[in-house]
Amino acid sequence: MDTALKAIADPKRREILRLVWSSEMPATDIASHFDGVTRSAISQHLGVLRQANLIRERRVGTRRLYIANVDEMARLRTFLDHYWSGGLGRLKTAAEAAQRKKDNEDG
Amino acid sequence: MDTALKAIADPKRREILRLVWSSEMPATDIASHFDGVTRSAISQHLGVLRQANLIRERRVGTRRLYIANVDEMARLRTFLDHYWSGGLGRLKTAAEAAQRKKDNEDG
DNA sequence: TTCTTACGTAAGCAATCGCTTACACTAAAT
DNA sequence: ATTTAGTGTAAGCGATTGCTTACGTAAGAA
Repeated sequence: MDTALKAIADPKRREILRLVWSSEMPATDIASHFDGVTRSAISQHLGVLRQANLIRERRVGTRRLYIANVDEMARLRTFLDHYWSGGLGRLKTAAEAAQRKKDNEDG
Repeated sequence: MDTALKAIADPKRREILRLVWSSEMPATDIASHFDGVTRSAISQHLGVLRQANLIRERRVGTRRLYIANVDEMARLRTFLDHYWSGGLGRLKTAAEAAQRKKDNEDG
């Protein structure tokens, strides 16, 4: 999950994901969407997204078609949603920390 | 916005944010919540969160009390929500570019 | 004043990142 | 069989990251 979060923390990778969100796209087409960056750099970004399980790869002929893994995207989104709202439900932890602090001071 | 996203991509920083989500906490208490990491490391994490505008600092006496900046958290959440739903169509590209421009200006 | 507490910061280090150039490979076309 | 198109990968480099130790500093206590 950390891997996925770090992956989408990069603007180029978010743009790549957007490109392959709803339809497959070969690596060259993806790379040609970016100016001032080599195809190799984009290929490595694809590797990062692949390792984070955020995209899937399908080989057809000499091409490799990429498409977003919407399931993993959904998992990431759910994780973050739980995180946002989880802060409210985690008051217990803060209370425990306060108690620990109090104990330390008392001791 | 990228800065904030990178900031929450780290599990320790997410935990810190969670600790100060709804109530202030002095730096030492935050640091004591983590085992096997020095107070200095946590201080630097606090610096990252501070630079991402995800926490606010208030000095009282010799202490520095930290609390999450819920407005910025909400902005980040909204940004991601737009991102998730924005991938469905290319029609949103202009709006997203405008958002990015705004984010850059804000950063 | 002289501690002591609570904290940031500088310095340094190994690891990782994002990028480029150069090369390797595979499938198709010739 | 040779060439070409499409793509990953190795090597290397400067920048950044996360961490530790060591030091600096502001505010209260003694």
